[in-house]
Amino acid sequence: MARTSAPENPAARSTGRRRSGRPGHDADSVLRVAARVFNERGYDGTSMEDLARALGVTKSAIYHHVSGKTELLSRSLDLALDALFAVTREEGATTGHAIDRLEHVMRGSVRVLVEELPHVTLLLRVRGNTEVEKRALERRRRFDHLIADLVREGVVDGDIRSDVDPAVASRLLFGMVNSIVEWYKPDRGLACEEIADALVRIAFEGMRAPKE
Amino acid sequence: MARTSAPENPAARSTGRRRSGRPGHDADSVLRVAARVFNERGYDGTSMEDLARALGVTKSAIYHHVSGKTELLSRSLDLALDALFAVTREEGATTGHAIDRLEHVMRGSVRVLVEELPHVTLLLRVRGNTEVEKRALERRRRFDHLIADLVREGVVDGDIRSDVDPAVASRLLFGMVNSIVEWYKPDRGLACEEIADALVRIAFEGMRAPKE
DNA sequence: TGTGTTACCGACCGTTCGTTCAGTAGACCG
DNA sequence: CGGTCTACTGAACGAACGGTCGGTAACACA
Repeated sequence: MARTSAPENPAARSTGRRRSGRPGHDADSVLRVAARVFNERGYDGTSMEDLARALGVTKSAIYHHVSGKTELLSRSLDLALDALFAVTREEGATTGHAIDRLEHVMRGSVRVLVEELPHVTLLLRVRGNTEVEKRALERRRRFDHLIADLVREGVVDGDIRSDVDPAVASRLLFGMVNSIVEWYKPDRGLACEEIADALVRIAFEGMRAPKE
Repeated sequence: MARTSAPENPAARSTGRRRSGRPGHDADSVLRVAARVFNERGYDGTSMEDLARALGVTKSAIYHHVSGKTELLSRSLDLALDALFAVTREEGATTGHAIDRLEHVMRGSVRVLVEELPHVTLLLRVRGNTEVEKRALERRRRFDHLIADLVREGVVDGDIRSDVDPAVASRLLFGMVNSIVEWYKPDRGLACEEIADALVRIAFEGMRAPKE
């Protein structure tokens, strides 16, 4: 099993100007790499040794930046959830018809999903094995409820078809959204908006060709 | 962490009449329980100790039935993939208009997914860490290609809208199908057909209420 | 040159992992 | 009863795991 690949360049600091002290990774760059590797091998399937290799340091160096593997998971999941909930607080998600708010949240979710791909991917794979994971699942469940409520409202408004259970519909809907993490490749391929367009079109109008 | 739960009853043999020898688990009942536990905790997150507890035996007993953890994964993944490919060979999936064949495969996939829930769930979570997982991913990719081809044919027939990329559409479509494993509970809740109906309706006609 | 600050190494610890093996236990049949 | 079949136990193995610790390396600024 060749687990080797080029180590991350620590010089690519996320924010602004240099700090004092020896150059290298900081907590943020470690988190970014960790999330990526967690996705490639799964959280449980990733050893601290794997992370160290990807970072180009020894594993003991990781503990200089974070308290342990659990904190890396926790911070990654919080980051994803914070971004998703931020969408639900945007103006387009709080004012207007339910169906339009739903579309706004869908497009916003696609955006978050693409921008924070590794973190959201990790979130969608959580099984609830530990306390950290259980907490994340609980927050995610609250997000899902917001969506289900929007669909219910849309049905009441007469904008969303009433012949499917809103709970099932909202789950299928975001099953479609979330599935993007399974195949989206940031570098090559479609841009965020194109995917969102295709998604919204299929979700609302369906795959069948419109009658002429 | 309380990892304890009632052990599986070995007496509930899957097939037919009793065999000779001491009663207990056999290879199939071990596989069934293993797939369930792999889903609850993730494959990498499940230890042989966890499996043994769920089976109500010591972990060394497991090696009487299977060669190791890898074989359990391998057999589970093959079982899921065999069932999915079987759908694509059914008559409804090989004759008729592409859009109807697509619907047949979608409904069949939902059926397989519900009937073999633990195995399919496991398949959808595979990351490709080992050779066994890589092989399963390869087979799954072939299945996905079949779907994409059906969508492309449907577009050529004029039955499926041409304003979305067939590759993206087919991925979103089966993202929706596959998301069912995330929330479907076999005991309580909807039956297999109801879900398939809702799925097909949303996928082909969309969520928006039809104009009257 | 020296001081503060940040980043890292290498050896090591206790635990848990998947796996092995020699021996034992229970049901059926004669 | 003995023979045969299948299912299981308990102790142990080496490897890999997450994590700790004392010491060191490289920068900025003075």
